[in-house]
Amino acid sequence: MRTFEAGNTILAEAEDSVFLGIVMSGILRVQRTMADGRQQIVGLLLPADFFGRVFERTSGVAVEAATDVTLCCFERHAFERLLSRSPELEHQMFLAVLRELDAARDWMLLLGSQTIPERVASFFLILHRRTTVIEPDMPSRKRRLSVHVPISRHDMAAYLGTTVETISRVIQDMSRRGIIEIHSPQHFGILDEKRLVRCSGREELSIGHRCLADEPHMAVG
Amino acid sequence: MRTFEAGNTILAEAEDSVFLGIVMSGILRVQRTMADGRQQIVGLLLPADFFGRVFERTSGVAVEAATDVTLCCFERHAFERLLSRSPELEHQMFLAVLRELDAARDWMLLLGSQTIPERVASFFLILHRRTTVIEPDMPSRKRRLSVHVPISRHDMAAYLGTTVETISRVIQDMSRRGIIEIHSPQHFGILDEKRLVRCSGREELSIGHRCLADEPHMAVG
DNA sequence: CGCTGTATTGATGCAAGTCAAGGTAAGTGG
DNA sequence: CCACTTACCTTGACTTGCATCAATACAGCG
Repeated sequence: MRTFEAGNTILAEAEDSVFLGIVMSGILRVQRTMADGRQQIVGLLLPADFFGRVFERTSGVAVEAATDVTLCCFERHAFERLLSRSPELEHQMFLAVLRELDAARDWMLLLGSQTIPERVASFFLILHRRTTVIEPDMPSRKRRLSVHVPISRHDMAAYLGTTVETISRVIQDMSRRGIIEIHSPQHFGILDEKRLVRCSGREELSIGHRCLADEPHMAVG
Repeated sequence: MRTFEAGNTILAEAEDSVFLGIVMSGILRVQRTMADGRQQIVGLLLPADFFGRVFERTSGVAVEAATDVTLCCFERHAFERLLSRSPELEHQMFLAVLRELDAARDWMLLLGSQTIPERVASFFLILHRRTTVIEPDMPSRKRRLSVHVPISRHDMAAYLGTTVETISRVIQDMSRRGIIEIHSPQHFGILDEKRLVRCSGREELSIGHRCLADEPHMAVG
């Protein structure tokens, strides 16, 4: 069980990863960096999500703490031996990676074909969906209408493939149009869910059905 | 063993997939479509690649023939039973999906952080790398300098998250600048590989090391 | 031949990036 | 308690990369 402060690197891009594990609290970002410094976040890991690369010394992605985090860590080789001994466990890992692949492809659609406002709306809806599953102890009225964005504008931009300025403008605009309300930079209320869905460019189906929001994720970082 | 003509749908987005298999010849595109018709290709499958979704009735992606194709098909449930009986085979599938996840994330970086000219250059380099592995019978001099783009401009645009017009302009421009030469709309020569790599915005490392080009892929479509 | 689908080229407009300047809030030290 | 810093977010003015719209070129083919 280890803790990291926001901003710390858990696994570097080229580094040999010696451990892997599960997020207990906080948020991890899985990201790739280009030679000139441009960064793209390719996954966010919430509590209960798995991080780390099995069966490979290194993956091309870095895993960093987006907030203060506590992780439950295992030694990689020991975990791999466990997997070899337990086909059932490996099967479950397999299914998780398949889901993660779906999520990655969903995100490719977002990055390749959606406008920035659509991406922001999608992000809100996905976050809303995931976090309401994770925190089921809130009063249901409140829960249905509020979104907590657990990361900075900078990370949001790196995740959505845009810039902080554009993110800011889009959010303010959605608020001005009465689609959402801004309680604080990280807390929002959804005033018009129907319209938010329409803004996202997605159908009820692909948001509600199978997407990033559905299950705990594998990082395989 | 089945054949499909270019443009035919092998597996639709919402359809129950009853079979899966391996590409023998031709190219498959794995794609997602939005409500308003925008499409994003999330993967290309070359000969020897695997397509189809295991352990899931349907995935959110469609698999279509980008060219005339011949496929070696298996009945899905039979294949899944085979996997359950053979942990070793399932392990290999697992590794393949992990590689595919890496490739998807690589593509997320491309779609989220690279300019269109960079994407085109990256695509050329990746294609060059993959196809020279697949066709090792060419004279090595010729092989090192030529690229065959096996898909239409339309598919290229859908893969790179842009439009046919922009693709066309970028290619003509690279040719005018002496980086590549155009033999036919689908055949190109690489005149200045160093410069092409620089255009791609990637380092030698991430193109040569681990990326889309490395291994046969899983479609899991 | 004209027809059809695919690729190129040109002109124009807009979405979003860039650059630069505030604004706000939390933390620090005198 | 108040200046000062630092980090983050917002806002404005300007620029530009790329999409869009529209036209032309270039096959292959009935």
